[in-house]
Amino acid sequence: MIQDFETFKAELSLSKEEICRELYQENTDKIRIKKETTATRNLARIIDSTLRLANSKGFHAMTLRDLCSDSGLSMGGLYAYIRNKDDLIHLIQSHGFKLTRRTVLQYIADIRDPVEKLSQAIRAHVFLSELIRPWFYFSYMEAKSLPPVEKQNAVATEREIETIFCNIISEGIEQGVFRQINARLLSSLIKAMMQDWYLKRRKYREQGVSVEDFANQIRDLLQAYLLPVASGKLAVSHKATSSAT
Amino acid sequence: MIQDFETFKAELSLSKEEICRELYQENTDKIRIKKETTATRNLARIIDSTLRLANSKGFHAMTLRDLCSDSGLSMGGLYAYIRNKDDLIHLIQSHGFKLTRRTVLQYIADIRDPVEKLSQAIRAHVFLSELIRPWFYFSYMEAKSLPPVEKQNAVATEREIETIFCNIISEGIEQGVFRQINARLLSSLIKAMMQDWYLKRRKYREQGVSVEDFANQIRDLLQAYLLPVASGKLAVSHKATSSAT
DNA sequence: GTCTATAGCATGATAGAC
DNA sequence: GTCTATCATGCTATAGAC
Repeated sequence: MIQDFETFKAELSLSKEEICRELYQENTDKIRIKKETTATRNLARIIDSTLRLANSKGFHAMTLRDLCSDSGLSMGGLYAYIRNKDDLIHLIQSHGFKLTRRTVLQYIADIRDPVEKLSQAIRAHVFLSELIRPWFYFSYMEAKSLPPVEKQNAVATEREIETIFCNIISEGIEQGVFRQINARLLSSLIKAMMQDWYLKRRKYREQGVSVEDFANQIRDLLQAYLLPVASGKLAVSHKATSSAT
Repeated sequence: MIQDFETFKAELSLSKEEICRELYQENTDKIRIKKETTATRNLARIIDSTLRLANSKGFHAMTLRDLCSDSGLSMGGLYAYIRNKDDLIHLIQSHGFKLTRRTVLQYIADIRDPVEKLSQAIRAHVFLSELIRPWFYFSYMEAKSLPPVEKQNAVATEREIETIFCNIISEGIEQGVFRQINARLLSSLIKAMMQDWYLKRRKYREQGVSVEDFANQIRDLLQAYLLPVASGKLAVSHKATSSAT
């Protein structure tokens, strides 16, 4: 059960080092370095630089020389960690997907009420995307650069995330808590809105919108639409947290 | 006043040739070719190929050799139309922005009712993005590749589009037609949803969602949220066109 | 107005010293 | 385990024939 963003962050405790250690262990076959501590440290630098450079100028526009001078490694050194440039994409994407699915499912596991379940799923997704935003941004923008097999996998995973939301809504409809609407289409729109948080975060920052405001806004919008006329609308009104500009 | 998509398409009558002719006239200083008919014809081929290649593999991953063999021109021939590779980005982006603003403003010009005005603005934007989808997709994905000055311009234009929606909502609030909510934040979410149509159109196609279904779904979602409890919800219900899955 | 041929250069990748 | 030096490739861009 997620309270606020800071609690979520503390609970999950996802340090860069921690992520990269997991990442190393999943890729020991591709990485030539045997000592875990040095491998993790350098991997963290490589990925950090890749995300910064690729997210600002695009992955293809980033040269490996750029990457080396930013991360502090030499060309030779870098190639102890990757087989070729495209390996970098896979390295970053694969882990993000697993983490997202795991996190969202974990936070909605033992919630029954559809209204609350939907709200929690949104919070889990939006909060996680805030926590490792460069990862999300990169995965989204460089999906087209993936080799065909992995691209298919990426599309499938994305659909899976969307299905989680679709199921929550469908259950709500079956239970008579939500109105009868197109659950699949609405899930797609939910995903589109959530994505905007990591694709255009600067904009929201300038508007003074916090990550919690953002999640709440999506929740309120959905509840107004999903809950039936009589009971719903009133229940929403006193819960709504957004204010007029 | 927009009826259905087909009528919209016919009214606007935006052929590729037509767009490229306008584009030629706006860039006579950069293009070395003097005869309008040949220039327009070749420009159409160049842009067509650029959009296809860049949208599938990314602009930087596309080489000018790719572009030449796809468009049928030679390297030398191509350089009569552009100064360098980056010129292509500008060429494509600049025109799309103008077209979007012009179209949306045109279709909401003489509508008073905020509910209807919002609905029409959404339709105009979504329908236009359907009509010249490759343009929209390209502009979105390659925005980061723009030189700083033009990048700033792109961000400003996008904000302008969003402001159109913000103003419609604000007016609705002032008139007491809409509830008091954060108009700016909601506009951003509207934009996020509309964007998804051209970023992930394949997905919607697979779901069997038409461009009209899509625009209607956004409209219904917004009306449920914006209209006040008593009168609003009922008015929406009989208008809603979406169905359960 | 369009082509072929080529200059000039930066890139991804590797070999081998330390 | 990391570095420097170097290779081969393929890129953007141009010069000059037709």
